[in-house]
Amino acid sequence: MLEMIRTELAAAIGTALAAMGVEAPQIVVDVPPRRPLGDLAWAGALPLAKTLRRAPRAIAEEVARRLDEARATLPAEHPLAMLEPGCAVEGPGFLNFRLRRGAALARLLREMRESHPRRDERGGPGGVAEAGGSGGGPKCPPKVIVEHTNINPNKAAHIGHLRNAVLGDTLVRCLRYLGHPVEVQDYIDDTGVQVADVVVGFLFLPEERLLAAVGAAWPGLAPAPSRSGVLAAFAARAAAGTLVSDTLGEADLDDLCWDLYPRVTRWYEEDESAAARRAEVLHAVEAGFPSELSLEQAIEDLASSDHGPRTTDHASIARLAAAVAEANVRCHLVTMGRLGIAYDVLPHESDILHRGFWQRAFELLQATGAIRLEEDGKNAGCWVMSLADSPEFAGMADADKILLRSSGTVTYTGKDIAYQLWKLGLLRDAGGALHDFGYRAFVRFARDGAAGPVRYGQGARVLYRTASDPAERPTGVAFGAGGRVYNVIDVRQSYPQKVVKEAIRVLGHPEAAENSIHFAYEMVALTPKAVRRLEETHGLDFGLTAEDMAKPFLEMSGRRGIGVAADALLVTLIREAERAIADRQGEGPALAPELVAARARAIAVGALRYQMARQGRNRVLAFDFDEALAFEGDTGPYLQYSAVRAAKVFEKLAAQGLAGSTETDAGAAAAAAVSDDLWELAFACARTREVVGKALASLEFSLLAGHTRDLAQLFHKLYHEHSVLHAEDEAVRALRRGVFRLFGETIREILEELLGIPVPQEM
RNA sequence: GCGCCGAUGGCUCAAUGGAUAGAGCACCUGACUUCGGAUCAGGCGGUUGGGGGUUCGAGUCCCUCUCGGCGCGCCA
Repeated sequence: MLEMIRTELAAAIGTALAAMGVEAPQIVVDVPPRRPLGDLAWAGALPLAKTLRRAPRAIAEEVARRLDEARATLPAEHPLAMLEPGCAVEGPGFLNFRLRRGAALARLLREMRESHPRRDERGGPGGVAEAGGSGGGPKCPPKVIVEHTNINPNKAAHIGHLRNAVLGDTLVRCLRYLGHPVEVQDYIDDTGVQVADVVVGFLFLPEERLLAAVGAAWPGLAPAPSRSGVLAAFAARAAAGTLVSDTLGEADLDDLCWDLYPRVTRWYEEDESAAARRAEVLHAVEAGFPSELSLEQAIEDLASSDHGPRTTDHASIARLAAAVAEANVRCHLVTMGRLGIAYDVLPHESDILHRGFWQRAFELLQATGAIRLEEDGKNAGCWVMSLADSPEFAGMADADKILLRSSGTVTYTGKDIAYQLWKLGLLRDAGGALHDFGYRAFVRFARDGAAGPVRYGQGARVLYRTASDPAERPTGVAFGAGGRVYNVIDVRQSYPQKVVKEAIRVLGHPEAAENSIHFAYEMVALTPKAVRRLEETHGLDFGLTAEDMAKPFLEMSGRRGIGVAADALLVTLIREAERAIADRQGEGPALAPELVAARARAIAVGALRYQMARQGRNRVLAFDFDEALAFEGDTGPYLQYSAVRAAKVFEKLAAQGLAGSTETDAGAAAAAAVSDDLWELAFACARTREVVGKALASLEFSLLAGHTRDLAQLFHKLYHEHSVLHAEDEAVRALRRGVFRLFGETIREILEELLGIPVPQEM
């Protein structure tokens, strides 16, 4: 409603200005900072003062006069009839308008009713993109691809990954809210050194070190723990599906790897011969394995050759690496699923390699002359892309980026260019056909409600993964070829992301380059206090210097094992939430444990997601336990509590037969004089779409978070001052109830659909 | 060296170039025989890092300086 009025008002101001002989470039109707000033405002008279050589107030007054005349003839159903007649010129020349509160509130309530039942799961059925998003009706906007999470599948997710996934997921939710079809991709780097390092750990790390890492996660390996025993256990667990656990707090493979990985990197530092193992495994992983090679077979091969550092079968190593990566991916899915974060497709780097994406991209780059083979100099023998002509890269000492090494292998950036081309639908074979992956179902999943946890294993929706054989393609499945692509990656990757964008541009796709958006955000680090707490609770010593500990924050490091694992944080949050619930429970019968657990989970997710959303994206998030565990003040639970309270009011009303209906409230509102405080909340609710639009335009979800907190604050205040149940009379009750109804629906929609924060029944 | 980002009350953070810079935490004083106190009311606390400039208007844009962080690989 609000958007339509603003559009019409801007048009009317434009008409008035035109009649005054003024061609205003762009008319912006905004909202005054404080409601007493009005609901809508036009500040355009101020900049016009100079060109017109008239006082800004005089300009505003003339516009006001002409507007009044024009509006006098409008039909009653015109959007501008929703404004109070007349307008005020205030301050240096602001033109302020007021809405007819009662009528506007009635309209908001009726629109709210029309939009129900809620559109659930906008953005394609079951994760299957529909015909590249180009089908559908004429007004169907092009498909947007959002890539986020992208965790190396070699260890558990940490809080840095949480920031990525929460920002990415919030982006997805906001896009869908505004009607964009969205495809969510989680890129899996299953062939990189990080996976190789963990595999080195299983195969070549000195046995006692391996056993030390495995012991914590997999107790009961005895009686005679050994490397081959570990491998056998891995195979057994893979077969039984117990490398991954749905139970929060149970040690998964990713937790085992979290411990194993730093031991491997330490071994590299201590033992020079380890480097050869690393290279060998990496090479094996990149080469892949025949599809008929089973994990059992591979592990049997590997275990039988377990006599110290000896070269084993490369295909078997690759097969093990694939299993390690896959299990880690499944762990990550479960972790993110707990926060209500789901995906449509998992593009795998191994498939990019084996499907020849780089080969095709290389041909395209050569054909357009975007890259050249360096004959001599320090980059001799490499294919490089010159960045010298691009203003983005002006002033760089070395403006050439190597895409193909002299060894003939492709760099990370090279692969990324190929992948980005595919995402944009620009990776095409000579004949013009899309150069595409194959696909196969990875796992089924379901979720309850917009913010409920994502449960894997069964359900109506299917998460797909890529395959290297393009013939492998379930019917109706198509991914990639987006009209716009957001890559959610932390700011440290800005340089390669710019190179990718530049490559798209020089390949002759300037619009596509503009639609390749790097959603950059600052890293998550740890406060020294948080690091100390980690050392204490885990009995570790990260070996940090006094100088390190004096810094404002410390970078996490998977290699050194410094970090807060996502699941561990969630466990702590849930425990704290349970304690808070118990504290507030007072006397009376104890709650059922499942009930407490469900509420605590919702509160934990709310606290976590809100903390990630409320902070501006280009500010380092220095993680602190006390801050993360706060449930009062500017926190997720504060917002959840407002939604729970609003729902409670309606429960009580219903119990006394006073619930009314949207229609009775709308009718009452239309006839009522709406007080300032009630109006302030109603008007704020009406601004939600505008705020989502701004958040999306600036990629700043702090705007949405702030808006939500404003709503909750206004509500809590009203809640204290104006009882609905004990209202003086029915008219007053209906009006308050109408505003609370609007708030209740709005806050629930924002929390569950946009911020992914579940609203519990009770807290 | 070049580039990007940050600096806002004691602390953590907000604020499409607009009107009186907002929250929370901490501290102090208050509020339930009425819809749940994870709440609310009030108080304390600011020359928005320094200096120039543009503008009718600057926390926001430009220049410069200081401090802090991060990038600038034939790593991924």
